[in-house]
Amino acid sequence: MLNRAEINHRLQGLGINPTQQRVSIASCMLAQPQHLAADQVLAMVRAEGANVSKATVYNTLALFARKGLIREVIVDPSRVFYDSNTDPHHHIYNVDTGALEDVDASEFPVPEMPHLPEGTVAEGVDVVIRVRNNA
Amino acid sequence: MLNRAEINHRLQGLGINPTQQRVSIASCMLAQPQHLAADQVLAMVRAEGANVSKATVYNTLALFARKGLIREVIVDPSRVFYDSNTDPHHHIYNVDTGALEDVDASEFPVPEMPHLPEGTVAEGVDVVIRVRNNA
DNA sequence: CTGTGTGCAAAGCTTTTGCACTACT
DNA sequence: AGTAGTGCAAAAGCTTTGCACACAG
Repeated sequence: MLNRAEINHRLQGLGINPTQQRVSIASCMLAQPQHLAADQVLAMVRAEGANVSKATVYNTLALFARKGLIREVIVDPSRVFYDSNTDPHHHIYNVDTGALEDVDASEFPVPEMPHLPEGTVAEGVDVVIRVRNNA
Repeated sequence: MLNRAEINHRLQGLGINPTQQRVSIASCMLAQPQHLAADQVLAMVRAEGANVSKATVYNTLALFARKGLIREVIVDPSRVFYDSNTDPHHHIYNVDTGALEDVDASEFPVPEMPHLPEGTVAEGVDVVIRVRNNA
């Protein structure tokens, strides 16, 4: 768990008002490199004793992602994961277990961007390697 | 719209019992290369006059994907798209408009598979290029 | 006192589940 | 009759919305 002052500073640097709820949520997310779904974050925050609603966790995680503090990972149709690692990298997703792992971008360099549709700009490239257990 | 006999044959070839509902759904999905969410398929099938429930559309599309008739595309956290093109290819997703476009694999070749976790086998690699409108 | 920003209960979606029904054996 | 497979209403679960409240100007 990071200390409050550090988190405050980091949130403010991104133009995020560091309210109690946001600091609690950020402190859980950034404690270590990890992939968490909203309800896992809710459980962690509550375990810390903070009083936060489900809706606030969802809204706050979306806010953090928009501001670039964390990264949204879309691999599972049923829930969104948030990744505390914002460096460019890819993911290995085990469809059997739900386990999500990072792959460094250098291990799997993506080629140059293809031609994009008129009037659009690239926001990012997500690479997901789907694996299953070798039963 | 493809003719019934052809669809029947194709479903049977994949070990899918060609019931009335399944043929209707397949016929909409395979009519042309496209990306459809479940409720779009429901609307199309109903427009054709077929009597199919929402649940059946969901279950049937999942079945088709499992059998390899169509491909699941996970790009939007809020809903799953199904792609009638099962050849290896990637996607460009416009986060502003929701538009989904194909990119041929040859235009964007992915490098060799990195080291996978013990006991797992690759099932596929999904590449999604996220773009937004150049406001 | 007014306006902007925040948090959350309730509503809204998509998707899944469990059961009734069908169609074969 | 028994059994495997199919379709769907209802339930479940994640996420968004709309509103009450807090806080700054």
